[in-house]
Formats: sequence, C-alpha cells, structure tokens
Amino acid sequence: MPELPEVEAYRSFAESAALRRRITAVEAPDAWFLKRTTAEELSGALVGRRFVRARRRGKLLLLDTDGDGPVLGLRFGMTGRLVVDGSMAFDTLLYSSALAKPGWDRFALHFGARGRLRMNDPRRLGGIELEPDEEALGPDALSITRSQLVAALERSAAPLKARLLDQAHIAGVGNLIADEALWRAGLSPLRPAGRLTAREVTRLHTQLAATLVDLSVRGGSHTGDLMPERRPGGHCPRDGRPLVRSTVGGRTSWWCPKHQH
DNA sequence: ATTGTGGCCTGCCCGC
DNA sequence: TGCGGGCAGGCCACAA
Repeated sequence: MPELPEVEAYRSFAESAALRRRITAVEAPDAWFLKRTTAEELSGALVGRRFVRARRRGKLLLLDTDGDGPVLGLRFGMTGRLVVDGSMAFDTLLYSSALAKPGWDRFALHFGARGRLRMNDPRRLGGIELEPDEEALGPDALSITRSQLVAALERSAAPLKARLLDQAHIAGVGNLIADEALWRAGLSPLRPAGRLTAREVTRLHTQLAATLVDLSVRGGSHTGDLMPERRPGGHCPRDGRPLVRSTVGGRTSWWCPKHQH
C-alpha cells in the first residue's frame, strides 16, 4: 500500500533513473488507468520530451517535463509499483503479489529501444493524469509545520483519524501510518479533530514526523511497531492490552484502549 | 463548505 | 480439488 514512504522512494528512484531521457513512445493499454486523459493526448504531450524533475506531494508523484511541457501525475493506489528498466524501488509490497506480472503493466513510457518506465498495478487502483491539481492537496505530511497541522485540524468535528486521512487537508497519510502515528502519540482515532489540546497537537506533530521518518528508514509503511499486532487477537506492543478494532473514516482501524485517549 | 457512505478494482486466503 | 465470500484501501462520486 504505497503511502508517503513508498511514494517518496519511487520519487527518489525516478529522479535517479528516469530524468533527462527522451520519451519515444507512450504505451497505455488500459484506458481505465488514464484519468481525464487519453493515450492520444498523452502521446502528443510527452513524446519527444524529457523529464527534468521528480517531485512528490503526499502520495502523488509528479514528473516535470522540459520546455513548456506538461506535468505528469502518477497515483499508485494501494498496489501500484514503479518499474524503470526492469528495476523496482521496492521488491515487496504488502497486499500485493511480490511478482510484478507483465499482465499487470497498466502504463509505460519508452526511452528509446530498451529503456522503459512502467507502472505495474495488479488491482488497477492507481492512475495517470496530465497536469494534476496539486493545490487540491493539503501540505505534505513529511514537511507539515505545527501551525499547518493546527490549521488542518481546527474547527473540524470529524474523527481525528478521518481528518488525518483527508488528503485535501494533510497529504500523504494513509491508513497504516495513521494508526501508527496515533498509537505513538497516544491519541484515540475517534477524538474530534478540532478538540485536541495544544499539548496533544504538539505530540501528534512530533509523532507523525517520527513515524514517517522511521518507516521510511525501515523500508515502508508496513514496518511500524503496531503493524504486527494489527490483526485479530493482537495486543498493544506498549502495554499488552488487547487492541480494539473498528471502522473509522471508512477504514479498518486498530488502537489501544488503555493508552490512546 | 463538511461529513459519511458505498463502489470501484483484483488477488489472496479461508472455510467448506 | 474448486468455489464463494470476505477482505485489503486509495480515491472518487454522491448524498444530506
């Protein structure tokens, strides 16, 4: 499930492997995968150009093209992988087969005869977009400031976790990282987002940043301390209490009833 | 605008 | 051995 750490790895990989190469062809066999665009439009917009920069905002990977070319936006959904010249940024992805079967290639750009950038996505939940609306996303979770976090939470009656998952307010937090950060911060996912104390906001800000850095270093959003216990019968790794499971913000959520309030 | 719900997509895993 | 159901979740459309 690509969350922020995975997409950041894809960005870094694209930056090292896909820039300054001439795009010679667009291969878009799956029209479903193209959002608000077509194979013809993509071909006309991209062939002959080169990527000059790889950026990321939340879970959206952005590839800038040279000249007055467009921005290409890549979304990975839950199972999407980035493959360049046969190499993947991550070899394994939870909830996704370890194999990147060729039949799951949904989109590719050719760099001459041999080079290729591919998106391999078994479940087709990702997609490709030209000129995505970057401003529709909130500040990136990795660099969000405390005051930006306050702004994202204040006056919201939604459950805290639902707000954290709302990409329009904070970009990049997915289900696993939300559970991990709330567990570390000792905050219940059910707390009304706008009712945190100043001290609690500070704790959340600190622990969200620590979670993102930790999981990136460890190798992905499924490497959190809570993760192994995020299952029926699981216990809090901190104090041993049976974890509670319920749906919050439309997502399966696990948290500790003892230390998360 | 806010908040909640359901559906999309498909592979995998479990129980029968 | 095959089959059906449930589940995973990022994102979007839609409702109130």
